[in-house]
Amino acid sequence: MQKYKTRQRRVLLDYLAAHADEELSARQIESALREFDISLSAVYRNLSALESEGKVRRVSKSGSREVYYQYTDCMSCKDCLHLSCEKCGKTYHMNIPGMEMLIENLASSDEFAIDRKNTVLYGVCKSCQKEDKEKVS
Amino acid sequence: MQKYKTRQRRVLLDYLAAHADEELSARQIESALREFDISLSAVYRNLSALESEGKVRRVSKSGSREVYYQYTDCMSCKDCLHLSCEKCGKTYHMNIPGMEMLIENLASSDEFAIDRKNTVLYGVCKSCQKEDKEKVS
DNA sequence: CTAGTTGCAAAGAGTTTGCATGGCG
DNA sequence: CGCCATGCAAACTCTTTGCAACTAG
Repeated sequence: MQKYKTRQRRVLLDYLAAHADEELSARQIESALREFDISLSAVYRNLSALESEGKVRRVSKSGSREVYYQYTDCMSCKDCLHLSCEKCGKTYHMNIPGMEMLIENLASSDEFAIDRKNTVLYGVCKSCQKEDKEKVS
Repeated sequence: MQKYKTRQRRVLLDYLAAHADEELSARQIESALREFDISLSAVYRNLSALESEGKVRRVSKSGSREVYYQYTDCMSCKDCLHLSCEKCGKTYHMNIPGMEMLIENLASSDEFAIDRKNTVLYGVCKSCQKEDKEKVS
């Protein structure tokens, strides 16, 4: 798989990597890349390939029929948990000292081996919390 | 919404509650409840209602076009994180002393307010790890 | 030149919706 | 008895697939 480096492949990967903090639908990607002439099917086919290579993560958002994709193969994403904001949709890296230990403990006690690549903690990020407070007041 | 207590509604809720440790597709639910005569559309409509009431969580599994639903309104699920096994699909409650503290810290430092209801940690559970090891040897 | 990829359009699958009927309160 | 919910089937939308044309190596 992925034997040739086609123009479409390159453009898609570049775009995904540049938007690794967002969850994107196939249609969104195709629109964003319209100037580069990539067909929807090429987008779908490449996303599927990337998913089975483990370079892309698939999620469904509540209230939408579409499936969203996110690039997770960047260096800084390796072995690190993610936080995803339910309001703005942005993804953040989780840099908490205790977390690593916790996961290690879970794993070493053989209880549960966390799959960091597919695990995302959902919630509301700092700046969106601020907005909410302003609205209320 | 949800003004009448219909037979279908009751059967569906009972079934969901009894399988709160699984992620189920609409079709699976309809099949399991075939003897009770519930139409697929009733399943879909009620699941949607339950989702917007926050009693049901929606997830997409990689490699499947279907959407899966899980009942999350049971008492023991409140305010507790979940672990979901990628092999067997079962959901476990996360009972780790350190975890609570960690989430509290995250919240109190205003960094990120975790949404426990929609957050699921993925990985491989104890018994599935054991199976894997046996296969290899 | 050969085999992997793309685009297009058609097929497929899951989900949603309109409308007449049925049932809860 | 009035209004909400159900069932059925048609409509929709997102995704996949077949096939001929194209292109990277």
